[in-house]
Amino acid sequence: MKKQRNDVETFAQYCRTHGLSVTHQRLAIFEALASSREHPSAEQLHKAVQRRIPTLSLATVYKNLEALKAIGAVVDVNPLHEQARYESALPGTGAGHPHHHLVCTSCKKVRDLHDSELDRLRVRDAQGFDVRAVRVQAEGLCPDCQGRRPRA
Amino acid sequence: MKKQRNDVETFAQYCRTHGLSVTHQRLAIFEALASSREHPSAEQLHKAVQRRIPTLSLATVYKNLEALKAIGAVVDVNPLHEQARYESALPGTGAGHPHHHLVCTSCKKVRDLHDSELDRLRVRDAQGFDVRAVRVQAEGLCPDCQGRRPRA
DNA sequence: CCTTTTTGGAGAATGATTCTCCAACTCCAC
DNA sequence: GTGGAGTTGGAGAATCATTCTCCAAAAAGG
Repeated sequence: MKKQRNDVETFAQYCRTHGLSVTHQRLAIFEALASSREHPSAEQLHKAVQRRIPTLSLATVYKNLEALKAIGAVVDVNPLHEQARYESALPGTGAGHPHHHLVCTSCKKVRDLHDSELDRLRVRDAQGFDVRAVRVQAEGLCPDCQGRRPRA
Repeated sequence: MKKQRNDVETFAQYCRTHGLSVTHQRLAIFEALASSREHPSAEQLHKAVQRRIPTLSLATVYKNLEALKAIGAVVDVNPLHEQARYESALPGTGAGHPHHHLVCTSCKKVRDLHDSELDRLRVRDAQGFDVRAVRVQAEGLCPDCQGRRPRA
């Protein structure tokens, strides 16, 4: 498929432009990610790529995902995955009624966001999912982090 | 404050109704959570409660949060915090342009959700945040998980 | 090709979370 | 308010995801 080859070249170019070498491990990891509809974890990618490169180590997968995130070729789906974060669900406290979140991508602070307009959202193409809740997550820099350098 | 005492009773009732004993550790953990605007992590709660109960162990905090989640008194802000999940950000692949996610709360599957209406969302009360992205996360059960028992 | 720089692999280290085991505590019926 | 059954808490080990260290191998750029 010419399309495939083209994507590979695009990726290789992108890496070189951003100062990363293009190794076949890195390429294979990216291809596995780009061709998946699954939003895979590092471990799933590791398993997938091992079919082609049996010696690939899991640490290499992590190192590459980190490097590719740094140049913007990859993003992680979830800015809050390092630690579990909780809220009360009893009436009158915290998540007593549906609400949304403001998340600081730098310091990971989370604030509640109340907006009746957002509460009215409905999902059209639910792809067979039985949707129980629709939550909006607005990501950006909190007031405390805006003055500081972008990466923290 | 009568309000405070009232909340305590509500919580105690809720626990008993759902078959959990009401220990002062459990109560203190819930109070710390309900009175926080921070969406704290287990470790933050542990630190906060230790001011009142210096011998409280971190494992106890986790056990209680788990128990309270099981009866619905607590929710975690993020259904995807166990493992990092990635997607490609290069044009034509994955996150090439803004989109949203369907998340299965049971098997943690993630599907892309494309909806131009959702893309138009704006946040009103940003509370000083410099909002860079607004993503919608629709949570529910995927087709594969709907037939099975609710808890997995 | 040859040198410089970046990368990969192996396994140890780290951080978050869970489990095990036993003593202490809550609950509920008297 | 007492007693016993069942639940919970604490300490530390165990587990899981992720990161780091160190050296050999591979890529970049002449």
